[in-house]
Amino acid sequence: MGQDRIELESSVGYLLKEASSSLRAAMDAVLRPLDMTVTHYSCLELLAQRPGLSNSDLARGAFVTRQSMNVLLHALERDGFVTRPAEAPAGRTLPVTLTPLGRRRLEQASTAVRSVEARMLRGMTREEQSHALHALQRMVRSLHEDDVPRGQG
Amino acid sequence: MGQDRIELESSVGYLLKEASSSLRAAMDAVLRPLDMTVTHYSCLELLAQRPGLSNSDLARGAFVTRQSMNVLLHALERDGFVTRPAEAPAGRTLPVTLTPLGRRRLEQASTAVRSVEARMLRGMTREEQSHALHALQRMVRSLHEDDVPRGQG
DNA sequence: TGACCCATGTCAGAATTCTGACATACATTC
DNA sequence: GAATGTATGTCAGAATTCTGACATGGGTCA
Repeated sequence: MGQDRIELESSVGYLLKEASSSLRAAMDAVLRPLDMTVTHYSCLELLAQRPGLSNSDLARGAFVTRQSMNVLLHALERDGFVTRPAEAPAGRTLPVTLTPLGRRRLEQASTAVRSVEARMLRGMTREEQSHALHALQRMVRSLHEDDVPRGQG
Repeated sequence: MGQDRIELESSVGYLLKEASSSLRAAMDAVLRPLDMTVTHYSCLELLAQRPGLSNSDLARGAFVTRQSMNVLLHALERDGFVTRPAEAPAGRTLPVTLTPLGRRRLEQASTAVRSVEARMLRGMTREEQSHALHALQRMVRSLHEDDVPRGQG
């Protein structure tokens, strides 16, 4: 019968979704004691690697809309983890930076997240991990080709 | 000590999230003309492969809560794509089945989704695809080991 | 039989995220 | 200089999803 039907268990798309979902659940589990979510962590991690990123930059990096990132940033700012200048140094972009408190917070979270990633990757050789990495990169690239940039319109 | 920070671009976790996000966006884009979402499609696809699945089964298969799946099922039922018996044949589980209309709907969606998956996989050899598939399966398994079953508690 | 545990369907409320819209700032073009 | 296009931050409302809670059905085990 449906020979051409996508077999869910052997569909890369389905597995991608399952793996991503499992990873998110595992990360949420280890982050919960720290009172953080994956998006919290992503934002902080992004800022540690590239200080001065804007709200829109962070949104793209965390795969949410800039409106969502904006409410997150306000919470992080209120809690003293990040800072934004009152006025834009140039244009409208407000560069966000980690505070020392935010950096300490990130260190805790980073340790927890690293343990999850290590757990996910255990049982795979260095070479297998590299292959998986490149396969994922290739999929992302293929998906973005001849693709309209997403956003608000 | 200078614990090597997770380099986002070379982190399997980050790539996983990015790939999953890109795939979802691409699927949403091709499904939008059909007035469907990824969750819609997932539900229908699941039912085509295993008729009679319960609400909870579908929720697990689509990676959402059973409450979310329940509202979706009501919409699909209202639109005539699926059917549920008024009373449970056994226990409390209500088996859901596709209607002929739902099956036709799925065919359209399935064609669109297949094109996206093909686009994602283009440029990868059969062997590379197989490697990626098994890598993903392994990650999911590792993540689920010594893990509490998720749910409502 | 009865106590217990687990899974299911469902209701209600909260939290999160998204869509739509607007004004502003800069670059490009005429 | 003026018009246009793109990108940003932000406000407001809607839609979606989740968390919490409850009663029911069925299995296990004493």
